[in-house]
Amino acid sequence: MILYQAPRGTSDILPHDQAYWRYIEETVADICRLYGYQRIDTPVFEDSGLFVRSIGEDTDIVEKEMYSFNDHGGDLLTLRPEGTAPVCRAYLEHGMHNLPQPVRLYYITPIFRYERPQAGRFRQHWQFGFEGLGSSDPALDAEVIEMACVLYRRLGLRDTVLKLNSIGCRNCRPQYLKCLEEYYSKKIDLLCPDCKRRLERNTLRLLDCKQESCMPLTEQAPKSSDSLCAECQDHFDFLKKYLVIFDLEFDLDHRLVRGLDYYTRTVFEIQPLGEKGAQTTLGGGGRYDDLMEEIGGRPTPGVGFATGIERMILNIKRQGIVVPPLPQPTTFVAFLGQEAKDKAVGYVAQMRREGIGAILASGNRSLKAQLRHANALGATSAIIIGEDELRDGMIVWRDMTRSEQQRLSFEDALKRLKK
RNA sequence: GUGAGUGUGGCCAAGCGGUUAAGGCGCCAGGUUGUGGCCCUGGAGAUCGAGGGUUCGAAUCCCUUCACUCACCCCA
Repeated sequence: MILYQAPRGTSDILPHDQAYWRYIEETVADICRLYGYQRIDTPVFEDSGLFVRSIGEDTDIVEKEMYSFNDHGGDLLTLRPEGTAPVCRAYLEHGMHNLPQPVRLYYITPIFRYERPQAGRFRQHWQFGFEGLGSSDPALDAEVIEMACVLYRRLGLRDTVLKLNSIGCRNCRPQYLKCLEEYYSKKIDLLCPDCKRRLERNTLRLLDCKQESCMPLTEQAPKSSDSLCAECQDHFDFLKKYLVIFDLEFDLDHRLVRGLDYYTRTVFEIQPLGEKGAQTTLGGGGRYDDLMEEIGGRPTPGVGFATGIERMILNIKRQGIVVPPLPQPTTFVAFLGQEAKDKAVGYVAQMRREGIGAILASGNRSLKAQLRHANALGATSAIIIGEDELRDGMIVWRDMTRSEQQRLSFEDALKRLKK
């Protein structure tokens, strides 16, 4: 029996899957270049307080999903459970308000949440996300949303839906929450146990309940988008206008509230069409105008988006999208006998010095075995050194795809390989 | 945290109480003297997830435990 395996909810990304990762990383980097977003990398762990304050005490993440620990100095630290707060922390810490605003940043990083794993859900997963910081212009919201949609389109992911909502700001939301509370209090006997608790602690999340019994209630519930203050209404109207200009279709969903407390005004999610189950969200985000203040900075608005890389790959595979293959090793070097092996060792070193990928046969196996190996590796060509070649100062250069070969000097073979 | 399903060599998988636990993929080696991809032959590799119990006898039955998978909650 094997003594150790990857911890629950984590997995190894094996070579045969790397092509998917590179495909996404390259697409992401290209889009970010196109939209002027610059990469930022923040530590894997942060002060626990950063997450507690920004995400919210009464969220699932803070209540039961954080990987927190005391280090040897007694600091309470937490493995990053989401990407936005660290970026905001870095913005404040490095005085980025002195840069031209808005500051556009992106990250690609592992995320840790203690959850029960299932399809498309892990304890460690990767997220790609980007944030526009220092502007409350609804055009920035639109840009972020459009950029997210373009990402999926570029990856080849079709059949996605964009869900959109506005949950107001600290001026208009309290009043809305009061309405909501009143509405649900009257129906308290009909609520599921979870919702009774939500009514006490996190009213907004009542809308999120998927229980059969609560569904009809949420349908009738007051909508946040009907209670927006003038500024929020304006913001939302402009956003929708820009989305139309971008030619983006969106579904207004008054039940969309998101699971993090820091959102204000805009919230959105992108989901694959036709996938059932609740964990299929590809990505989501929104505006968080109070977050910087909450973690001790000057008031700084922001809007962002994050998407799960494993979920993108899951959908890429489901939709049968073919990703570009990783470059294969080019030339395999086979030999017969120790003397030839000595020569081969020198040759591969020289090849690599000149930028030509080379793999030396292992051990002292039969030529048949060596070529079988070359074939299995997908080598496009092979160099063979036997006794005759050693004697004549030549090598055999074999084209593995065409099954043709000829004798050349090593130097001539090098020239060919460089082309 | 709750519910369901599954655990047999690296992977897939038969076997469901009785002698040395099929088969396929993969790996290794051969098929005459220095040559791959197809084919043929052979080989290595399994304390049948772990622990306990029932039995003359268990991979096969029972209990416990662990892991994995899927679903719920919630999220990416």
